[in-house]
Amino acid sequence: MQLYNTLTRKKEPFTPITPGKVGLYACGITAYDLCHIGHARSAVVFDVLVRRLRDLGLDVTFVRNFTDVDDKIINRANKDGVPSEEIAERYIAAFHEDMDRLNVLRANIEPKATEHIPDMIALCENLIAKGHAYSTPSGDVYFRVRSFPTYGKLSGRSLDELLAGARVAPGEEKEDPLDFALWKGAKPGEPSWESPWGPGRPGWHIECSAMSEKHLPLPLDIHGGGQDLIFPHHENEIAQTEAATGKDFAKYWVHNGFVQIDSEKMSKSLGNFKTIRDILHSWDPEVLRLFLLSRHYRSPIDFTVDGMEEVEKNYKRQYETLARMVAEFALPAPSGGKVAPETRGEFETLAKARNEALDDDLNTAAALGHASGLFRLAGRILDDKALRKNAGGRELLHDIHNEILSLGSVLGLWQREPAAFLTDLRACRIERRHIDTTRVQSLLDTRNQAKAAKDFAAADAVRAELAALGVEVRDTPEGVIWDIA
RNA sequence: GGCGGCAUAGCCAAGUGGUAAGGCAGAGGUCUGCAAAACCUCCAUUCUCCAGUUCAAAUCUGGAUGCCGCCUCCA
Repeated sequence: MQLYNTLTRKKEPFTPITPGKVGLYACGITAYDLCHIGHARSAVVFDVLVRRLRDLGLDVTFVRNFTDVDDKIINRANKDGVPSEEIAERYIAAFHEDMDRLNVLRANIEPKATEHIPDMIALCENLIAKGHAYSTPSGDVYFRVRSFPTYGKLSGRSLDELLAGARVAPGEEKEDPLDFALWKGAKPGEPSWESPWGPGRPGWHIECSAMSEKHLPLPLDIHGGGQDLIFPHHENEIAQTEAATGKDFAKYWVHNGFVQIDSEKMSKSLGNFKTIRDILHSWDPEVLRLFLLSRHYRSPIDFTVDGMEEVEKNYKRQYETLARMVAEFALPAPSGGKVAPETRGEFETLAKARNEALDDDLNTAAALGHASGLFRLAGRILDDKALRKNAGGRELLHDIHNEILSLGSVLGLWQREPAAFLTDLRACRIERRHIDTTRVQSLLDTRNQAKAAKDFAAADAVRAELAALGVEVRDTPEGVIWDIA
């Protein structure tokens, strides 16, 4: 497996520090609002990474934290007039609901910041003792950035560059504008914990340093998150942990790219924020998942309705092929016969290529391309009378089916019973297109009568009417069916 | 201003030195009362532009143009 390492700015072969074991820490959410599609992408990317590493036989311990004490949570709590614990609890539950729908596996350990306050205090004390941090009269603790010589190594910035953008907020008693808060003295009405510096609460960055060290051995094999976390969050985590422990913090840093909406940066001020729930109201969760995996994880991805429809169309056809395969397997197995070695070879090539793609910096877009090849090959066998009556053809079809499900278990796709999936997808599309099924049925009845009377002109007229409603009629040996165009 | 990224067909998108995956749309065909679906075939002599390195470049180097991100909370 090759992974792009933000720290070294290149792809490197991934080698676990302890053979056979992987410690992976990904920054989770700050629980103050519903998750948006950007959270979905990050979660899906790391979900696929974890699944692939496990697929390769590695024992992965995946830790994803919850930040449940933070300015934004406090603001929200004040606004809603409820305790901040309640806000955090509410949105952690919402996170789990959304992620379950997206088929994102739970992390092995999901620590909460408020459960690790003593660890954070100890870390602050350690940093103060080593001269890397200092407390102020008002009860804050700051990290002394200039005491950590390699500060800036992850984001690739020098202290001078950073200084240009650094600001000191009113009331902050920093020695240097670059210094950042480890611990914040409590203001009235805020949740607080007792500490050597008086009542207060942890800064954001210290939480991840404390929780990662608590639950995983250092250095971590992989630390991940969204690209926006590189600076300052991950840079600060490195400074805290390495200054305190003298150990390297993480060997590989993996960062996913952003999601844009209609080519614009997603932001609350632009009013184009899309929550996962908004999207799943109109789209099937697996379609969203496929969409998110259809571009390389480090590239930005642009969420558009057209893009989703394109992906949905493709995914529907794939599940239909799966349904045809399942139906075929219910038929008696043919005996005798072999498939051409080239056909077999086509399958072997695709199977190998998809594995290479996944292991080349998690190239899911390429892997999906090879999956398309598998589906086309399956469709070809199903459409070929000779191959269907051929024992070798049936065997190959089984192999393709297994290969698709195996790839799907890594990508989190194609795992459902095809008929059930297609039923759900159909309902989803009917609702999105506002199709009146009663009217469709009555038009179909009219058309069937016309057809029975061999009045094809009338039947075609009704079909045109249905087409205008966005409905496609299909005459099959099993009867008339309809679909959303 | 500083740092970084990207530019591949009508659209989306893989491909980091060996001669352009895949998807959507489109065209033709098989099938069909006609369609649809499915399957088959076709659809970039070319990778923003210019110059260079090389036997060989979408891929490396230099330059130009355009777009984007970060530098402040953010996945």
